[in-house]
Amino acid sequence: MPIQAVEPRRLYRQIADQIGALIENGEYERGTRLAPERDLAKQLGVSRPSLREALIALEIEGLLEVRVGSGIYVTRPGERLGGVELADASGPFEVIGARRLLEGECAAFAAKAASAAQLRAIRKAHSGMISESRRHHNPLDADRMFHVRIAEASGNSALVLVVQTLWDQRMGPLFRALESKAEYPMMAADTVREHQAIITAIARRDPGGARAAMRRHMDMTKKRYTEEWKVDGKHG
Amino acid sequence: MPIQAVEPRRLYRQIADQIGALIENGEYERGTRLAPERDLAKQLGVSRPSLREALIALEIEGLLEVRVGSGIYVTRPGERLGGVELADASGPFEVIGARRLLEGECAAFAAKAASAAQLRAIRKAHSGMISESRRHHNPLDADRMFHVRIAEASGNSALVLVVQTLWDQRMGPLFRALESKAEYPMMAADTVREHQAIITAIARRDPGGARAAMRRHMDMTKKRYTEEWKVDGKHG
DNA sequence: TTGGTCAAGTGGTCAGGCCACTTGTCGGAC
DNA sequence: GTCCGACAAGTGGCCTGACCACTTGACCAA
Repeated sequence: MPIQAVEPRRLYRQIADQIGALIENGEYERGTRLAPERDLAKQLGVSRPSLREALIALEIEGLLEVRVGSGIYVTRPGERLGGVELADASGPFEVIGARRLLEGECAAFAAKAASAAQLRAIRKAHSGMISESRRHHNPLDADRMFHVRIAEASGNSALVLVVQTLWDQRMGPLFRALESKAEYPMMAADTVREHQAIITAIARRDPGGARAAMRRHMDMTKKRYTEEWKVDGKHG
Repeated sequence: MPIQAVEPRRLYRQIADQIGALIENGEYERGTRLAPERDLAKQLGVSRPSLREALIALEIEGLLEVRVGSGIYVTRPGERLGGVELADASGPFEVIGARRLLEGECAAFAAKAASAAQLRAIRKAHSGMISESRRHHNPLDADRMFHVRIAEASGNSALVLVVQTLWDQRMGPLFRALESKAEYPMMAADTVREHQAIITAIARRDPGGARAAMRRHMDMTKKRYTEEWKVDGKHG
């Protein structure tokens, strides 16, 4: 059994998960009013500040709505009932698969519609990534920006949102385990080359080429992950 | 100037927005440690509990990481620098456009890979929507579940995440204005018919047909929004 | 050099309190 | 009888002050 990092879950997280589970399991319907904060805190055996932190977490996650002077209301109903269970956190390969589909189209749209300023922004992000990796910094931030800029150039802000959401899945535990040992300088060189191909296709106003270049980039990323995975397996 | 609903922003939101803006604007680099909670609270002129609520909000939004006994660290860098500005909230038509692309592929994958249980879950969500609208309830929850179930059947949990994210954009202000006047019973009948076509194609194991049916559904939804928009314009 | 100890700094949590807002009720004015 | 304004109870918003647990780095001894 591999040794795992112990991570003491903070109280507000435990409370939020508990209440969240109740909602997701359909214990409360949409619009239901929960007990007052004071009572809820007493029932859970925690202080009101801790409960409030949990409520804020659930509010941001979109499950609850807090109305001053009135109460706490459920805004989103559960959806666990009758569903086939699925892992909560998306695995690296699933994310890559989704990005291949999505960002391929983003690149195609960008090739069709990018303004001169947007093209400049893409190029700037790209050169930022080059200089970061030359300085042996972690180029991940610049990498993220490159992809976001392309999504922006597609002209559809919903696509930008989705690209960000998927990228930020990298913060999950599986990704972290995978990327902690990555050899950035070497990987970055390949990544930069693939990015360059995408930019060229977009600048050439070649939607099909841009799509293909983006998909190739995702395929190569997947391959790099696979190799990392294997190496990791040997070591551990 | 139209009269707007005054909505007193809660303190933690104001604080979170302020700190969030600092990060987004690139004032802090990734990994920077912020001032201790006590000092930060004093600087902002608020109490520590309020500041803590803001920090939790920013933590959930992925901008910060709080390490016990150590401090508060920036995890995501800003990206406003050099970008071409874009509306924050995605408009209804942008969301529909993104969903057309994405969920079309989800439906195609589902037609290829759905298990018997997953197909059952899709059908159950669909019949749930029918009964809801018959009882003149708002069928939106059941509608959401239908689309989520199809994404689940695609076998890629990252796609599920994305479908949920896009759907939940409906909670934004523009959508709300659009949907508040919608005639549910009438719209629901069309929606149910289009959903039925999607289910049929998936059950037939016809990826192309499923994709086309889903895209048709999105096109029709867009059309319904357009009409709603016009009606709304006339009234207002 | 290595390892342990200790103290300062920092986040985690709690208790109790006061204020502002919402909501429903009740009584008076018409 | 109807309407409307005042009042009070309930509820969330926010604050103060305190104590505990953990991290971190410095210092000391083997």
